[in-house]
Amino acid sequence: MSTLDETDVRILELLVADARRPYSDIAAEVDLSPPAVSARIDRLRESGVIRRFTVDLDRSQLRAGVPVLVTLALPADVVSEVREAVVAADAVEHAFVTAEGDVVFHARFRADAVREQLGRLVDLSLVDDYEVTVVSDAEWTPSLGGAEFALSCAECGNTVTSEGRSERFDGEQYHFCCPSCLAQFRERYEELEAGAG
Amino acid sequence: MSTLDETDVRILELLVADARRPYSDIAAEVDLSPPAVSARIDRLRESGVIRRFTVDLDRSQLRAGVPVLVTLALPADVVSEVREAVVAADAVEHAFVTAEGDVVFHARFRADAVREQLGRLVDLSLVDDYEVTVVSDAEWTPSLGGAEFALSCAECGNTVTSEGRSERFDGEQYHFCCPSCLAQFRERYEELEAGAG
DNA sequence: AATGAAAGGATTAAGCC
DNA sequence: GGCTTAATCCTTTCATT
Repeated sequence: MSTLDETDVRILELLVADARRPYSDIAAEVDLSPPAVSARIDRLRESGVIRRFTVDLDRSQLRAGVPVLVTLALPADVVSEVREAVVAADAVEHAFVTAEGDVVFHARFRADAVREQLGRLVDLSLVDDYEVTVVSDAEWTPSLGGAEFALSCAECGNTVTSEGRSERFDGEQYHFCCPSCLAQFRERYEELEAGAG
Repeated sequence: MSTLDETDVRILELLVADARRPYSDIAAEVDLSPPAVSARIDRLRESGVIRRFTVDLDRSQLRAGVPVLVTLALPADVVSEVREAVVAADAVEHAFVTAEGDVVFHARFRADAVREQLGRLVDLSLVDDYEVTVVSDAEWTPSLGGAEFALSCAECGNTVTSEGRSERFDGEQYHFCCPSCLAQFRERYEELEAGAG
């Protein structure tokens, strides 16, 4: 397991705050040379920790439509198909799949054609039930407090060392400091999944 | 209101895809010089359309906990207070307020303390009802909504939809939500011109 | 908004621990 | 392996038109 050190975490924090900050600036902050920072950032990109450099936009100023939150209740066999369609849609900004198999997404629709646009995005005949609510406020909060940023055990919160284990649950990677935390997490996760609600 | 033209929108799309892309690259894409691109981006930042340059991180590799989607049903008088608390919380990544006054947020909680962490984040005595579901997949897909990009009516400020009209006055393109706004704008524009000339 | 010159960053390559 | 320094190359900014 390639674990992030303190310097990686500080670099990430600086990039979250301003992704166009010069590498030479960052280098000065973390007491490294610019090439060393560049190499670390390359590694963070390759390992997938950094997905992309992007901009956070105030979409309310773009007036691209009404922001809505849509919940789709779906039969299990169409979840991934619907998820794909939703994620691919231009109007969709965030999409979540819950453990129950609901697909929840945040999108912008034209006020005069919400229903029509939804229908174009998803085959509504596949959907058991759906709900659309207008969102009056949406915020993305990428800034984080330092301690929470380190690679920590999903079960107990301790720092994960090279002795740690990783395992994938529902397509997502989790990290654990020891095998017993992994075992306990697995048990609890399955409980949570079964009894959600 | 200074309205965004097509070039601004294309610049934004390019930045959303890669915020560290050289301005000279962007300039070539939109047929402008690098200084012109730089000036436009400065304007977009000052006007608040661009909130910040940042990185999209795969937080599953960084932070302890299970991703959950929480819906809080709230009395109207505590919505903004709860919203503040939720947005300020470290574990919260996205927060939405619906028109009904529900607060919906996406966060990461440690598996052994979901209820406890929720309780520390929100005063549950204020909450009418709440629901926590495990999220098995979350994706952020920033886009500008493709061709339906947002323009506001130069006359009334409303969103310009496909029913809208555009017209050039003195070499500059203006957009209108409806023919009557266009007519009114033209009348006023000509008055203004006559008075000046 | 373009141009060209000057300043400022990023990246490469070679060498060190 | 990961770091540094120095040189090169590229990008951005500024003054001018």
